[in-house]
Amino acid sequence: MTNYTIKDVAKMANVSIATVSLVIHDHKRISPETKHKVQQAIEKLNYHPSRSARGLVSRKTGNVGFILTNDHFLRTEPFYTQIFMGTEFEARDHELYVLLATVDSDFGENASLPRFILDKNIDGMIIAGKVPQRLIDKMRKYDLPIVFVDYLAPDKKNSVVAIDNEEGGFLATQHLIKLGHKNIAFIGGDISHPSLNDRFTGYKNALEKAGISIVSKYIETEEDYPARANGYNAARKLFSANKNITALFACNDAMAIGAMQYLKDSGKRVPDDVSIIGFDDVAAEVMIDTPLSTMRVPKLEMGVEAMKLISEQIKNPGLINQKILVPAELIVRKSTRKI
Amino acid sequence: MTNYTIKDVAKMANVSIATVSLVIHDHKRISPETKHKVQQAIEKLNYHPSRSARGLVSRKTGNVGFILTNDHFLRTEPFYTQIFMGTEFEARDHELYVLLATVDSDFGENASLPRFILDKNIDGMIIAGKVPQRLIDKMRKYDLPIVFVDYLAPDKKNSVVAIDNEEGGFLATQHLIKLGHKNIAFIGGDISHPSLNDRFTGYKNALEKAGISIVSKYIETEEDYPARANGYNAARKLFSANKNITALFACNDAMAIGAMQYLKDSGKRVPDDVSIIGFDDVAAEVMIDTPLSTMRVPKLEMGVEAMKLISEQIKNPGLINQKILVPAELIVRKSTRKI
DNA sequence: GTGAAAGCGCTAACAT
DNA sequence: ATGTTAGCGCTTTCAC
Repeated sequence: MTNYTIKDVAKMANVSIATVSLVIHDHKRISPETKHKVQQAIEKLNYHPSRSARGLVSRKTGNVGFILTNDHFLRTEPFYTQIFMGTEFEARDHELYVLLATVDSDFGENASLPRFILDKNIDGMIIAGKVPQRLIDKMRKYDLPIVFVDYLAPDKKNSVVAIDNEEGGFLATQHLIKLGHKNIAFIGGDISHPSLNDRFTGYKNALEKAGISIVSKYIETEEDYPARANGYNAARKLFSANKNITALFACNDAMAIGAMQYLKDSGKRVPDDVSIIGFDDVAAEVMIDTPLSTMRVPKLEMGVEAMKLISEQIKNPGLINQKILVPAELIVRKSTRKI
Repeated sequence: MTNYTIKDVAKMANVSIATVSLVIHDHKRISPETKHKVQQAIEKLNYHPSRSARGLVSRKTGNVGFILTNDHFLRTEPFYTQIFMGTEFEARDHELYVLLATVDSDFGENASLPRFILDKNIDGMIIAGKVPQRLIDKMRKYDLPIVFVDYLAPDKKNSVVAIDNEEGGFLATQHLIKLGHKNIAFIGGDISHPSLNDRFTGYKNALEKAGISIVSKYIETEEDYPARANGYNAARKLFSANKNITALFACNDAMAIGAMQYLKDSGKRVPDDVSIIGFDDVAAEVMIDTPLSTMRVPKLEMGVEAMKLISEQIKNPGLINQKILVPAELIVRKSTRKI
């Protein structure tokens, strides 16, 4: 378990350290034999180049920052943790490490940036989920590559990996329509959030396309955060004021779960009395008796794509901004049924 | 936002780079005036020492690994994420960074270790929660300092930050006893897990001390994992076979929530018909109507303590193993009441 | 109390 | 196709 250096490898392979370095970087003009010899030595010694030494020369840290609000990190549903795992997974192929930092959801006037930025201990960063504009403004002052996931600053000035929320909202609503539902409600929290707003747009488009009129009484978007308790409350408002709703599209699974709980508590059965569909697919384990139909979001893949983007941008800072849209997929479980 | 080096600071302060270095490390034989001058320059330039350069000399990476199973990371309740945040928080004071890695819950015969170990990119590691023994054995081959949190390898050969689970289980059960309950059930998953087993022991001790006999029919510990679905199942077994149980101590909040759902579904009211207490305090947001009484575990603080321990051990590798026991605190909410 | 200089492990430009 | 060497930014003796 000793730590060997490039010198040890060079000695063992009877070449210079420069040659070893070239082999490591897969340089073209290295003879196959030399390459082989060196690789053998590397393997035998279990040699791993020192990241510090490399970093010193290349002026790179080999680290990528992953930033999200503590709200998002601590949410009961593991949405962003999955995305994080995707970045971490993909990071291997790029020989990068991911440093995770959370920031306060209300990033105050003089809140400080994640330490790895001030410390200059990253080469680029991935920002996951909606974060305060104030934070974004501050971060952009450091000229580090930035990639957004599941959110994009309104000026759209960075690369982003996003869900096709509008299409997803359309498909979810269409699913309910195909099951014969006409009185289809929508609940959403923080509708100013672009993702949730797009899902809402998809809902309206689907109704419109099916020739079903949009009824404002069936729409409840006043909650400020798409969490369970708010789903519960939204459902209460909705169902205590409207008796003929037969289906509900919740902007995410958390709100869908809250709504289901309300319906149960108020003596309604899902899906017998009301069909419910969510979005995100994070609730698999949560509802024991009535598994939730939902729109599956490829969370791991989103992380993977984000890591690919940031890695490219680190290598090639002049890169133009890219947008990757990933589709959401309809998953039919037990919470929706034919009317 | 340019990157200044120690030379720039030296030049600005009219001293040598050695002096700057000494000031940074708060060396005693530096005159107050020089110290001041240098600090001024550092501030003015917003100078941060290069971690790579430092690492190269000191043969340290400045990184600490945080390892847990993906099961634990992705669990619906943010228990280990809180601990992680604690380590990250405390890491600032030690100028360390935390690298998070998950391993498969069933760490197979030839599964590979977290990359930062093979890469030698950490100075020490924190292992959170129960992990496979095979993983521990493999990791110990690298002679890196190890600190456990919320688990300890059976041979107890490392430092650990643990909850006083036995005392916690005792207090939880005592709470129910004080409310007048006599027929008190216990549900647990994976009772071979030391933490859960200790909670169980606390339960038994409390009953014994109160002169209440331990009824094996009231104990359901056959589930293999302390998750909601298993709490639901355990409650079903328990309550369909026993009509006179008036209180339930669940080994953790997840199982308590599952049990509450079962009771609701089967027409029983909490706490009117059955009092329930959990453990961990991770369910604050989850139960809307009946907030769960529980034993609060200081998760953030546990992370903080773990980081302190590992930091000490990195600086002083000869350190003897330490054990830090943190108490769990009774939190009475709405799910328990006087009989 | 402060400075000069060696050297940590690596990359890359330049020689050969 | 391979080797020599300067130098990245810092810490740490050793001089003075």
